[in-house]
Amino acid sequence: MERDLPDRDQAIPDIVIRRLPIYRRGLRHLLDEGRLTISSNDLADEIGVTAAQIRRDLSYFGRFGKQGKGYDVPTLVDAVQQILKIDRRWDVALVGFGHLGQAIADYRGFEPSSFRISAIFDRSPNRIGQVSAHGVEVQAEGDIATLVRRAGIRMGIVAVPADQAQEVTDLLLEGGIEAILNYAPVTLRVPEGVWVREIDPISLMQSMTFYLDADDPPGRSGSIADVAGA
Amino acid sequence: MERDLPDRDQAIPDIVIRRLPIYRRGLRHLLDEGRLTISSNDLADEIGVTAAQIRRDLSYFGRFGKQGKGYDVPTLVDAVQQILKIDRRWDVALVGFGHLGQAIADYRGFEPSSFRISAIFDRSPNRIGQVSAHGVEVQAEGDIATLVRRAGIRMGIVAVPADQAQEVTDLLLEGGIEAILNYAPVTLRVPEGVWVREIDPISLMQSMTFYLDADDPPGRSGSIADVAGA
DNA sequence: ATTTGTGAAACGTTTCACAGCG
DNA sequence: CGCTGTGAAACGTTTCACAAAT
Repeated sequence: MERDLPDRDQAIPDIVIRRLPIYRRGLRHLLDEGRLTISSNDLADEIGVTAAQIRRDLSYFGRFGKQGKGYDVPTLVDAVQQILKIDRRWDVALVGFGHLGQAIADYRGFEPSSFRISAIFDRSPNRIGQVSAHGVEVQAEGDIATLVRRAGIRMGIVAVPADQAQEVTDLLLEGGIEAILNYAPVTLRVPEGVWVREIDPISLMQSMTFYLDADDPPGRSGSIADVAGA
Repeated sequence: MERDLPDRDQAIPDIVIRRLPIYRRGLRHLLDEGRLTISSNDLADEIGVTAAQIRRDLSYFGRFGKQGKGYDVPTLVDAVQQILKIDRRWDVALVGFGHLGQAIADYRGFEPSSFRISAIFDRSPNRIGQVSAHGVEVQAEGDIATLVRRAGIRMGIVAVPADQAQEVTDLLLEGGIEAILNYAPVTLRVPEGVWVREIDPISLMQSMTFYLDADDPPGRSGSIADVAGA
């Protein structure tokens, strides 16, 4: 086991790990187009990063390329999936079955991925007992810890209002959850060793308006700046 | 104008800009709790970053604190909002009115923010003419460029299937869009000067499974580690 | 002729640590 | 005294550039 891995004890930067899913995405797209082999340069074009970065990132995990040739696409896809451990199924617990939670539960993007929402929880009595589009019944929030532990679920999605997010997180943690995807706009407190990633569209949008010049809403009569020249 | 700003021509790192919305979030939470003043240390605790980072980040924009005292919360909130230009309203065009698009259109998180979805587009004839929960009528995808330009909309949200994402992006760009929030799992190609941020839950989840040990689904019979350990 | 994998350099970001101010 | 703002150091990440492989 663990053959060929460079420098066994060197920690792999999280930023590299975060890029691997993007590489996988690009590689699968290429596969769909029938591409069987690709150079770091062409892959870089596809994905929007530099070739050196791809080569460096992959070098943390082994040697996947052939000089003069590039990478074998199917092999590399498999390798990346193995590294990310998405070559198996992961059951996920969703907490919150409001507008957002329902959209997540129905999301068709999960099917082709390795994730499956296998438990749904909510606190509202009239949502408990409802069934998602994929046939999962909504259960009581109070049962999170017990049911998550019993089912061996290790990843959770928090999709409740901000003021309830920490509460349900604590329940998930009690159930032994090790990774959380957080849709609530608050910083969750979790113990060491538990992973949290955030999805916050508003924050992303706010970080873009910074770059938009104060006044040049492209008017119906063309850009004033263009006309004025300066 | 532009008084007090340190080193007028020093570029501000994007990573700093991305953190400002998180600072704002934390500060507003503190305000809601009636907190009127706060030190970088306490704010750091609230937000989950280091105090030095907060001080360094803010120093890019001016001097907002008082030695020995800390920051005035209302003043700092206002300052951050001004910096991000979210002290005004931004109209946003949403493309895609499927499950995801509808959830975004209905999302209650927009209301208290500075963003308003003021136009919605879809290509499906039976979705065109539908009206969102906030009363916005779905229009034909073919009209994106014209209508976006006419309304002076500068930010767009892409919520269509991956294989249509680049097409609708090109239409948005034709309409003069300068910033895009992309929910489709593809890397969008945009010209220099146009901003894109991605939301990709699957990629985030895949970047967490990497860290989960291959086998320790917490079994139904309690944690062996707990029993054996102490 | 191409393209990888990787030392070494360049560049970017965070943290330290403290002078100086309130 | 407490706390900010910030040089300087430490640390992390990306890019350069080329020897080696085919």
